[in-house]
Amino acid sequence: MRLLQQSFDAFDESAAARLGLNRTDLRCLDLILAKDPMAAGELTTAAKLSPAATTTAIDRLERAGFVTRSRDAANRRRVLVAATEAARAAEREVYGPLGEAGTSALRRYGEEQLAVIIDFLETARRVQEEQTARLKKLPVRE
Amino acid sequence: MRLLQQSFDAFDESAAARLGLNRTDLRCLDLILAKDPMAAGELTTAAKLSPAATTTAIDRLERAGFVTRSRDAANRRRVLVAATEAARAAEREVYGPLGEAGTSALRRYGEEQLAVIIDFLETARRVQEEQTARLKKLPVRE
DNA sequence: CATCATCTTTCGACATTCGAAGCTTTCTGT
DNA sequence: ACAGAAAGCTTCGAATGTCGAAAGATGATG
Repeated sequence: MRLLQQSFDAFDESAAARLGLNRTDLRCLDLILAKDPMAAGELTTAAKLSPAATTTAIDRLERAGFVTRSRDAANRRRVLVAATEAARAAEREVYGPLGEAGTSALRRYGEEQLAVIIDFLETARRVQEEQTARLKKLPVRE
Repeated sequence: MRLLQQSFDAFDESAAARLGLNRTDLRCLDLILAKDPMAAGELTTAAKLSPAATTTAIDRLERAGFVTRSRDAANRRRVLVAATEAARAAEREVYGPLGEAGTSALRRYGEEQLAVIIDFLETARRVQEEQTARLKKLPVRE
């Protein structure tokens, strides 16, 4: 598990390097691609950043040509952030082959085995979340 | 998979908050606990930080009471970083229950199922690493 | 239509990172 | 032995990213 986590980490880092982004910005871009367009405030919540940090992150993504800003016509206080075609192309380049490799690797398994794997993944996530919740209840040091 | 990764991430963040550390320092502390004592230079390599960043990370861990510095008697250029008892106690508090919960969750599976899970984990890691290697070959943007 | 709430941005301060330079200690060749 | 190079860590200055607070603009409410 630990090793798998480290490999996730290494992948994210390489992906960020490939796109010339830092990891915060890559995370934001992923979130924007998942819900396109997205209001800046939603991104603040989803990325767990301060509003100020979100603004500068969007600035950087905009400068890099991955997103565009526009006022929400329905509520002109809000700013909508939309991914550009360049962002979608980058997503395909980075995640497309990963998805294909994953899919073809899963073909080795039979139906029962896939069920075990899915059950395991769900269980692992549940355990991890329970333990996260436990930590959150403990007092913060300092 | 994506969700599992996010839950890993959330756990690490809570663990760091619990200990009053940032995530870089937590990663360093994990590495030190895994190979205790560890030379500062090894930590630089293992954590993929610059030597300068490593020095300040050790400074912070030392100030927090989690590690101590000492000159290597055999090679007095090197600085050995050792975890304190407080660090080991923190490790037990944070990771102990996670390990137990994980172990007990795995008890639900039979031997064949466990074999499938292990195979899956290894495959996933291999795929992830192959894809990381692919990204590293691409030119860096900008 | 005045006031309060919402949403984003700007501002100043602080933390973390890096590259380069510096210091001490060890190794190498003569 | 000893001069010079190498190894290993730290210090320094600059750049980057983050936050909290305040400000600005728009929308909702009575």
